[in-house]
Amino acid sequence: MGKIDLNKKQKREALLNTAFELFTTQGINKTTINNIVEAAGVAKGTFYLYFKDKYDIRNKLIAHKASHIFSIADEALSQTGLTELDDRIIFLVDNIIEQFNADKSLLNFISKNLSWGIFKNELISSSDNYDVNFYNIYTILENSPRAFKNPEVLLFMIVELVSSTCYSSILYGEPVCIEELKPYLFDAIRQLIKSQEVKSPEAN
Amino acid sequence: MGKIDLNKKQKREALLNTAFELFTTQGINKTTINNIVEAAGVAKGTFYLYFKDKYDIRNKLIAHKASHIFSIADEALSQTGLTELDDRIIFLVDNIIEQFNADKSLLNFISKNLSWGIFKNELISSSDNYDVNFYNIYTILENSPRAFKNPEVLLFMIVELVSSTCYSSILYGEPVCIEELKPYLFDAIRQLIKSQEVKSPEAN
Amino acid sequence: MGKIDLNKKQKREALLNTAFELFTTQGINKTTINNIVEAAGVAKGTFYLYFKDKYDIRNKLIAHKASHIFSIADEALSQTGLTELDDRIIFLVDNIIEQFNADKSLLNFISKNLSWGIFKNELISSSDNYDVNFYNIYTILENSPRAFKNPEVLLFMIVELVSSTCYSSILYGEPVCIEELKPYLFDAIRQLIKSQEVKSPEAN
Amino acid sequence: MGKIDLNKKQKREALLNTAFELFTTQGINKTTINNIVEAAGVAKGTFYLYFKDKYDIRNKLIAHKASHIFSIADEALSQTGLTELDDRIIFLVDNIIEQFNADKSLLNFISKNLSWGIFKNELISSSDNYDVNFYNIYTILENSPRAFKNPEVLLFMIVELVSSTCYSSILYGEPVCIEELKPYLFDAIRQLIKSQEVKSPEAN
DNA sequence: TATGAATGAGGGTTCATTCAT
DNA sequence: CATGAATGAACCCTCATTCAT
Repeated sequence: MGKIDLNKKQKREALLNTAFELFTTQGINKTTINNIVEAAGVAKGTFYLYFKDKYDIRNKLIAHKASHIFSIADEALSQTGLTELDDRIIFLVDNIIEQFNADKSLLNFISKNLSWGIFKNELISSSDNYDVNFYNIYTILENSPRAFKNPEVLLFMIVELVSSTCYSSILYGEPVCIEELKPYLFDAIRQLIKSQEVKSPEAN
Repeated sequence: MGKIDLNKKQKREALLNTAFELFTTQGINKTTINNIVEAAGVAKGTFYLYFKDKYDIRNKLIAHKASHIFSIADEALSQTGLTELDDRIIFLVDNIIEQFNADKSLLNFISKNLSWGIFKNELISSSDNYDVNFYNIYTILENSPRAFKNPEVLLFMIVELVSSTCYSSILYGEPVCIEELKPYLFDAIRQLIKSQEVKSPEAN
Repeated sequence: MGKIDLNKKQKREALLNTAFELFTTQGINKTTINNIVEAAGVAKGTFYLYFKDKYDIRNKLIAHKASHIFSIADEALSQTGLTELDDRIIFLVDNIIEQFNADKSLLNFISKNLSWGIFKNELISSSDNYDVNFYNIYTILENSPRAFKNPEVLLFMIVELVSSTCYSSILYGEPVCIEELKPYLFDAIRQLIKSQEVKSPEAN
Repeated sequence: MGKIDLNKKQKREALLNTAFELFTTQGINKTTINNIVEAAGVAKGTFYLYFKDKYDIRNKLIAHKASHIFSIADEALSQTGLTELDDRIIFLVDNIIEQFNADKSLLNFISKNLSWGIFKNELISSSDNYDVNFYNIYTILENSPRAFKNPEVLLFMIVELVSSTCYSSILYGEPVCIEELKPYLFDAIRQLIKSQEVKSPEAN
């Protein structure tokens, strides 16, 4: 039985890996289920045993990959002794930027398809055990002694600003390359944080 | 001859309008050229007299619609007596947000498909006379007595921050609805501007 | 499993037979894949499981039919006691002419499409087991005690002379009907053979 | 009026020349009427003022070109002092072979489409004034002091033998190149002629 | 559980032909 | 005579999905 279960897992993994490979190299629309099963070495019908359709496997991949990236950045952060909130967030952002910079097709795939909604749904409904719970990132804000008007909105704005500017900058060098963009971006993040900070009572 | 040219213009308009209607209601992938010509009341072959394929008409629509939106906001701005740079930019952003808020399918269509690159290309290569040259917006920054480290990057960051946060907020109410988001967003914009400001000599 | 394979073979056969029927009655250009699958009673996609396109099935048909015709003639020849080379070749030619005469659409189909090249390629690359290897015909020349300057060229000239004159004569009665043509043609063949004969030493 | 007629003739010529160019370079099936009128610089409707369809213009071209080739060979023959029938025919054949050898696309075009029937019909029904009446070639046989059982069949066999063997040899080098084929072919022609010769009374 | 042959609706595109100008 | 915009049937081919094995 363990053997069968192993085999099952392998088939599923093969499909996921192959689909990712094809999605990133030729795009989702141009990738057919035929392509996927052929490259994965399984029969066509088998695909439907594990996934509802192309978009189902896409969503699962996005959540999986995004989670993995956060996990790496998080792990790296814990190796540093950084304590200041600004520094910690900028460290995370920088780490993630570099991951995407090193694997542009991954950025292309995730950014084109990731939406706040898909991501949440998949993380929550998924039976996979993701490496890290993305929401741990909230704890970074919460554990800080500083207080913010609306932490979730702050986080949301940072995430959106970073992801959309980096998409253009890393993939197309527009309007400037990523290295040129970074200082402005990091400055902007610090200002965003400041703009939402609430002076705590004991600061008096 | 004028009659023929008029007829041609009407056919083209009919196709553009119909395509937009279908793209926004059922999405681009689900919209077929069959759907478009049927709804527009022209023959299938006629489509190919005016557009290369589905993506050609999409690109032309995006540039057309985006230009129109800027034009409206720009016009409204000129009716105000606003002189401060921050106020002027936030007025534009607010106006555009409200346009999208009033026509969510338009936001969906543009945001999913607009990229810095497509937009530039279509505006430049197009033979259409757009209502307003988008690059006029640069003049708002340039005409201000204040100076910035990198005006294009500043503009880019504002545009990306606004468009990506509003996309999620207006369409899905995530993480908060647009009315709730606005104050944070406008604050953030002011901080972004300040973060890039270069103190001019006479300020001493 | 044998059941599935049998079914596959039947589908393929049905497509081949139907295509031949349509090609010969209405011509290749006028025959659409739609026509073929409809008449064969299979789905359109099924066609593409077995053949690349219309020209693929055509080539396979030509080789198949041509091979079949040779096979019949060859078999008939072996039933005779003919030993003289001239007589043997003319017997083959006559038998083939009569086959074509009895099935004019077959002649039309093959002659319009057969070329030395296609025929060779298909016979060689095909996985089908043809009834007879066409090149056996060379052995008729080689096994003869008589010697020729260039047996392949001789064979080639005979084949081309026969096929092109018979095409016109059988199908259009031009310039004379086949029965009238035959004596001249057979005479001509004997002369062709004689014109290439090399007197062997022992003939002295 | 003369001017208009001239203009008409020019349009027709332009269409014929362009069609020939396209037919020989990309084949008849792949050539569209659009291609033809575009390259000829006339409107689409104009095509239908001069020709019924693609096959109409093809037939007219074939007769035109074939006639031209015969005319050149005939003219060259008259420059020689050849008197023997065999020599005269072989001279013609050789000349024509060389013309085709020098313009292989012409050979491809004519051989693929020429049939005894089309040729006859077009020559007879055409309003064009062809350079030479193809049937003059009969006079070569008739003017010879030698007598043949069936001159038309003899001519027919020679023509078919030459055209079909040369098609394969010149275009594909199969089974041998044209230079290698020639001696065998010329020998064969002489034998064909001999095989039909009727000894004239005075030969007794 | 796994297969893969079969399906067939529907995709985008072409192009001969017409006809109002 | 000449035009060329418009037509729309028909083309080939793809591919997500099913289901008997």
